[in-house]
Amino acid sequence: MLDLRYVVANAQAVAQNAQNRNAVVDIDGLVLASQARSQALVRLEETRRVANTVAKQTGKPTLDAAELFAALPTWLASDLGIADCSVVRANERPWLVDIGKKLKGLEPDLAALVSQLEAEIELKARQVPNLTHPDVPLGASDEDHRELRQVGVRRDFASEGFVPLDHVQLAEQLALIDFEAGAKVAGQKFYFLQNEMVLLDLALQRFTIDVLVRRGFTPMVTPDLARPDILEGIGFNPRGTESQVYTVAGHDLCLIGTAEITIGGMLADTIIEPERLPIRIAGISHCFRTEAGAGGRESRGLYRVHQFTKVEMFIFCAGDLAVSQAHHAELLAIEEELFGALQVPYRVMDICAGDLGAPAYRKFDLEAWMPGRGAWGEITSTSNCTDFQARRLQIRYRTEPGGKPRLVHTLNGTAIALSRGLIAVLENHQQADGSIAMPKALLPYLPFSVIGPR
RNA sequence: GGAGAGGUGGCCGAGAGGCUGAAGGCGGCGGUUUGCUAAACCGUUAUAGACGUUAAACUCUAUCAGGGGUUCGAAUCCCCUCCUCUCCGCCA
Repeated sequence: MLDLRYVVANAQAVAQNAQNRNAVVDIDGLVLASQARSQALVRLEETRRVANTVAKQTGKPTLDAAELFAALPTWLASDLGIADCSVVRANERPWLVDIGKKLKGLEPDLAALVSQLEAEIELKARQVPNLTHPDVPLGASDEDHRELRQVGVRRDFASEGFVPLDHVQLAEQLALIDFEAGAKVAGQKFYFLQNEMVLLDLALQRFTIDVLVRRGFTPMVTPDLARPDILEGIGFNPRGTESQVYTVAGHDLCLIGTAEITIGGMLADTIIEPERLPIRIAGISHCFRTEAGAGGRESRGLYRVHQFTKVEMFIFCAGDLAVSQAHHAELLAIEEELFGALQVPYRVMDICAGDLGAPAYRKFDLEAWMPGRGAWGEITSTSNCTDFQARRLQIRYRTEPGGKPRLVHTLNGTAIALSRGLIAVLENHQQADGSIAMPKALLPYLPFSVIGPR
């Protein structure tokens, strides 16, 4: 969520930014509602103030008639039928109780108006996406991402004398994944990992966690479920047909789509002591995605599944662009380090404005070369969300003891997703005989150096 | 899942219809004293919002888990929800 005051003061720019980002917003309506709310709120507060004064006066009279009359705004005095000071009975209990009752009668309508306007503001404000880094390329499709660099060498399978298989074929040959059993027990796009694949999965997690702990991240295993308001704070939409998240029937809970949700939510409504910043967390969780409307292309095998395990990096840092951008660069560097160590060729993409989603100020994806389909495929994503998530979740810190709390910046990044990361390793390390050589970096975590051939 | 006990400021902990944004203590901050440290003493110390201002101050509204109710007036009385703890059950 953006700061409402900022939106009102910069309506034009915010509307333009939303348009660049492919977001449908009603900034004019937001500004109008915000002004109407201010007006209504002033009336409500004046009414309450007078009601409080009268209630106190009823218990223990301290004001004379003139003072009491002076406390009345003129619009309220006429509503109450008090034309002038002479009708005020500052020491008569029944009169005061009567006025108190009348005031009480006025409040519900005023309060209803305010909360109606607030609901409208909330609804409209929620649709407004974060601001955008000036270097982010414009555009709305995958073609509009800017390729920053390619790293690693794509193997020349022709000169090695064989045609590479995709991970589904490899897994089939080597009995590493059982998609049929997954479909039987849970439906399409569920699967069982089996045999060496399980150890590879765990090895990748351990390897990743070791790298992150060395980098100063605190390892965590998070809940796999979270409350809807936490999802919303992070920027997910738990309801509606296009929702990417599962909700649990009979409980006010959702299956998380990423540990970003639980880790970000962990510090909701918290004021963090400044010496604790930055807080860097490496969270392991399962991720659940309905993949609503994602049929067809690019969904073969493990590429687009309803459940996978992920090691997620998350950072809470000082609410300062220079600081969060430095962390963002590091998250990207870590992702590159990991896939470099796994000997997977990749390219780095600067994601275009129309594809950023609501919370990200800037987003970099790593796309791995996937020989099985002869194409690049997204394997990680790291976003700087600046204060967008922190504002809704109220995650703050103090710059100095006793100082005013400020919103933190939050960042997240995939360290490794044990779906697409597995694809990248299998397909890039396959050998002519159908076996798969394990990357050197994983050997300390594995009781074998090659899977197959069988 | 069953039974009980609770949820008050950064923390501990009083408070039992109006004088309570909330005693007292701890912690924090500022100061006095002091060779230094400590101690002692004095002062100060919540969040959000409105108004206003160059900015502030002042003032006002809301907040004692959350929501609703009773009342002129609720931390205090009533109802609902959530959460925590203890015991039992079940289970990894």
